Amino acid sequence: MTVRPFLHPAIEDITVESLLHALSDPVRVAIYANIVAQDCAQNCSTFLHVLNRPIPKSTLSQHFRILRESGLIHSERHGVEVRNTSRCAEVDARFPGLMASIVKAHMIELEQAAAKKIPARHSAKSTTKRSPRSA
Amino acid sequence: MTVRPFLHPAIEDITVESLLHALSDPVRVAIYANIVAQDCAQNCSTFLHVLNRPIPKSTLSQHFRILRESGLIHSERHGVEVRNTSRCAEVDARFPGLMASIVKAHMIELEQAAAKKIPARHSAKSTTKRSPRSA
DNA sequence: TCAATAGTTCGTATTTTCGGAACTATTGAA
DNA sequence: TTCAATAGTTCCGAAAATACGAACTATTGA
Repeated sequence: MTVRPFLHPAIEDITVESLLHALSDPVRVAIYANIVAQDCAQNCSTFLHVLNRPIPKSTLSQHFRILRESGLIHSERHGVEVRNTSRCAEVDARFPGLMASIVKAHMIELEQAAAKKIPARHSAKSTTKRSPRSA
Repeated sequence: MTVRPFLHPAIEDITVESLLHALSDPVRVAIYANIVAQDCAQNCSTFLHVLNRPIPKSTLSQHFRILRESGLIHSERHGVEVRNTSRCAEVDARFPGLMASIVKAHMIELEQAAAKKIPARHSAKSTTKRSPRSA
């Protein structure tokens, strides 16, 4: 079987739904954040180990397809490898501020998680409360 | 079987991942947008018909659970019905600007979709392009 | 020509989601 | 009080999406 060509949606076909779906998975968020942060293209195998665990090649390939087909990244074959760059300028032109606020929100969450691991000064106790009138 | 009480995450337990997952479904987005837009609580059965199609009660119940457990809405039993309000003030306190930018992006998308249905002035042809170096 | 590398595709197992049917809880009559 | 109506939940089987090992393809550099 031949390798199918990459499909990249045109800017005007990018949907909020698919962007949010693409970023609702922690592995994909980690990959996307890394691609955005680096200023040179990243190949897929850079991410065979992410979030402190190994990701199988086949799974990784699917994650890249989802990121690509949502419009978040652009993939290009260069010889034996695939180089990925973010399409954040395009996405930002279509949905101004969206990606920035999502990335910012992730950073807030990561900072909080880091703060919790350090001795815990005030220990903002993480409770799951119940609705007063339920039950 | 007794009805389980509603579970609402505490603010600090709300994660970006679950927020994005909750909003990566068009029915849930429609429900959430409506709840945010109204200034009084909405009961579930308001949404038995959404996006021009009927939603089965059992499915609707699951959608509400996902919105609730992601932290986007607060549900409270009032007699025979359940009243839902958005928790956007809380969510905005935790992740400033996030929800606003997502709602704004959805509005941009809806405007574009509406513009396409009107006779199509320039007919921004919606193409799915291929990567130049692939194939 | 061949081995190594990078990634894709296939097929199966697991997980998630959908939706009909049966159920629970509350209310407002009769 | 009983009873029907209403609002929603839960159960469970079907369908769809996801995960990942194994086999494959394509490119490159001995």
